[in-house]
Amino acid sequence: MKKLDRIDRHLLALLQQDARLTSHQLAERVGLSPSPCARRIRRLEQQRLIQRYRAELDRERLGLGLTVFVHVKLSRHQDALVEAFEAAVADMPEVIECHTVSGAFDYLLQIVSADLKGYERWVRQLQTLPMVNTVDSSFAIRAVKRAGALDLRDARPTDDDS
Amino acid sequence: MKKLDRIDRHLLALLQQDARLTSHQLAERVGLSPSPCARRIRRLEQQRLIQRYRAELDRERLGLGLTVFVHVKLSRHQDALVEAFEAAVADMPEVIECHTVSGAFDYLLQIVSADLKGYERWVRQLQTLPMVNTVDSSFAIRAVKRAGALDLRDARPTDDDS
DNA sequence: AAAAATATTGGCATGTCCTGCCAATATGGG
DNA sequence: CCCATATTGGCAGGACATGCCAATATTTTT
Repeated sequence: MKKLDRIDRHLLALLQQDARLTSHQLAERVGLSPSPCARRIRRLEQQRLIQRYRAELDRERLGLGLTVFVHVKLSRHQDALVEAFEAAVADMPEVIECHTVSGAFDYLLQIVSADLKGYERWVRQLQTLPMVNTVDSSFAIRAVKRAGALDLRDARPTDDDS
Repeated sequence: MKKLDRIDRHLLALLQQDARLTSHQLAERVGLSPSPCARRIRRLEQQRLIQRYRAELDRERLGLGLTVFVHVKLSRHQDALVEAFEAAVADMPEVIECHTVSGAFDYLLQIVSADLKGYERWVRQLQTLPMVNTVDSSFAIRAVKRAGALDLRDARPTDDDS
């Protein structure tokens, strides 16, 4: 798989900030003409270094101002229960993000809801899952930095084209 | 400020998943013709319910497979020190996200780097900040759900047009 | 170092899509 | 029931993306 040169990195960085830039605008920023620019972007898409394009919404303005970070610990870790838990979580639209993590807890989740009432409804729902042991909520008070772009300085593509 | 009807919500939901859908494609999915569709989207942008459009990159394929959640506690909380900390964090490209949170710690950060070596460099840098007291790292082992779309069922726009 | 093979570039033609306008329709208030 | 307002659907003009080509740059081979 081809390595990323300076221009590829530059394109990725620009598109992370604004996916609506035209080939022409990108071209003048990276010092190339529009057509090779478009072709490089298409290649980055085919290599799936660019996963997708998405619209980012404003939680505050949408009245979804409550973000909560939730640490979850399971009581039993049999494969079937773990999978059931993860499937349940993946299906809950309030769950924006969920990772298994090292440390005292098994999972760290990010939840977004309109208010505490909505959040409580979700926690209740979560606690009906029998394999859930501990639920530890940490409320986000203020976002210092949100959805930052990836730092591409150390990025180099893996040749995993699966 | 106008309330969101069923179609607005539908458009936002679709654009959260794929910002490249054309007005025509959106139109047939929401059951409208392209022009009112485009106009509604423009209004959503002007109201800044849509914040921006961005390309989402694949961390794994870019060789940036290490995600770490870091809890930070400050030792002193004078305004100047808090601001200095937040400014430093906002300037660090490895920091993808940073929130002040309730609970035993002051901040929760998400860090992305290529490997443990890169992560260590960042932690060292963080710990040079004099107001930093505790740094608690929790490594992401696997993403169960990443960058989920917002759940718009309870969304209603605030009339904050600042 | 020269020559060939390969990859990349820049420009152009075509087709698609977005934008701004219009008349027609639907919605809501008096 | 009628009028005022908002929203819709379609069309014309312009911007943009896509696919192609010859020209240039880069790399490999001999």
